[in-house]
Amino acid sequence: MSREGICASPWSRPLLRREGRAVKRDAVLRAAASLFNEFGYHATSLEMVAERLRVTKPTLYYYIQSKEEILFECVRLGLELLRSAIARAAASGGTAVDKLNAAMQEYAMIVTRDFGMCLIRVGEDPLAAAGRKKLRRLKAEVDHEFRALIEQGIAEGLLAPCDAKLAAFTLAGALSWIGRWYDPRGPLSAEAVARDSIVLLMNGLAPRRAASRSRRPVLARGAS
Amino acid sequence: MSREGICASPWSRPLLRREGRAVKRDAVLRAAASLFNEFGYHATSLEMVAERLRVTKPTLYYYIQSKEEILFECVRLGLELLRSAIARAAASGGTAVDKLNAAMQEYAMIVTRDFGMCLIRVGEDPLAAAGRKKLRRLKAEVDHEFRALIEQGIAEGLLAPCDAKLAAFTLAGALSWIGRWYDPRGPLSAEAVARDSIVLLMNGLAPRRAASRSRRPVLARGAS
DNA sequence: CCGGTGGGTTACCGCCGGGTAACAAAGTCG
DNA sequence: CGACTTTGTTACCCGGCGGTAACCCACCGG
Repeated sequence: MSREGICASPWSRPLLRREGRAVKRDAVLRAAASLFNEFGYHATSLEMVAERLRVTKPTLYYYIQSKEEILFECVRLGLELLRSAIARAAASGGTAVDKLNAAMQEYAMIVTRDFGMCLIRVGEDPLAAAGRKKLRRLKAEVDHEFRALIEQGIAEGLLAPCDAKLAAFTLAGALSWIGRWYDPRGPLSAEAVARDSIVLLMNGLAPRRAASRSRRPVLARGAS
Repeated sequence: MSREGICASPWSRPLLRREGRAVKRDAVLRAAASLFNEFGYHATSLEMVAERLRVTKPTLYYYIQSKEEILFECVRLGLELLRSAIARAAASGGTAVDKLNAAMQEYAMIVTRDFGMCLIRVGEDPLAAAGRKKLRRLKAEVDHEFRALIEQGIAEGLLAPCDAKLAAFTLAGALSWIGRWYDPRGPLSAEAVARDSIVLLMNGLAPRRAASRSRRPVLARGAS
């Protein structure tokens, strides 16, 4: 499981051609995802993808059927990463809050890498109705598993009672947004960003009374 | 200030042509923003924009210079809305927390409407370097004003001390994300979504001790 | 009545990008 | 060594879209 994004094309070594289709296909998807993330789906031409892999355009069609299929697979892989990460967290030991913390950490990390970032930055919107529908189903599954963790935490009394659906949207939104601005080449580590964001989301912006004694929690009902 | 999105084209009434260029230009921008939000920038053709306004494509060029200019203006307007909303909140009376609450509420509302949503869903990425740079500057200004409110709140002791920069990113991210999934035609009102999200962000997911007595705040340091 | 101007139309161009056809080289196997 | 399969290449097609040229017509002032 070497870091994504390094992306040395399997074609770069001119000979040594026994790498199996799967590896090359994966390289096509990863290169495309990276370019989609940088330029957007429609602004990325297949020739750009081919160029990055030091190959010509028709070669890509030996591994994929169409540009749409590329995006579909990228988003599907991103969702699959999220789904398995959440499932793994849910299956791990500890309280619901521990599980939720682990899931959020994983979530944030995934959206900073190729496929997860593609899921966030591009999404399924450019696809035709059929593929869009399948991916939305997957998305809904991910959302439900995430929501289930929250509900479990509330049931255990470890989380504040609230609308779990909206809470899941808000938390996932805050974490997803990391994928919009995070630059892996920047100074901040994804781990640290994830960790600090999660602390904020868990504890809120208003101060805890643990130390300060007398402030009441901010209610925010009177906004307007 | 009639609701955006209703979008009756100034051309729809075949006669009565004394509406001034500004109104029509604004209609072009708003129609384009709405389509960009639905289909994405590159997947939206100027003919689609023209069609929605019951006009032909070259007519658009009477009001705008290029497709790029349309997107630039849409994003700029979205940012301008955010900037003025935050500035207005900051200038209002009350504590820093009151101001922050007001600013967040406005923020969430704006990203559910045409220009604000365009800012979130499309952004400045498709533009050439020059325009992108200007918009990034504006974005940075908005971010700084938002961050200033947080720092002020911390200084007043009404907010928990934390890294204001990351907190601003996280809060703005959670609110921005609303613009990604919110559907104005759906059952939820934007106000309610905004209000509930803000309560969650302010108070956190972990329960406040006000009622429950003995739980310590979730620390989340031990994730993984 | 008439010419100019604002606001709009039809017809078109050129380019770019997704996708294909036909071929070439190289590895594999009898 | 030769035939077949795998893998990539060059050359091309074609449809769509951003953008433009040229024309049209309603209105308005004189």
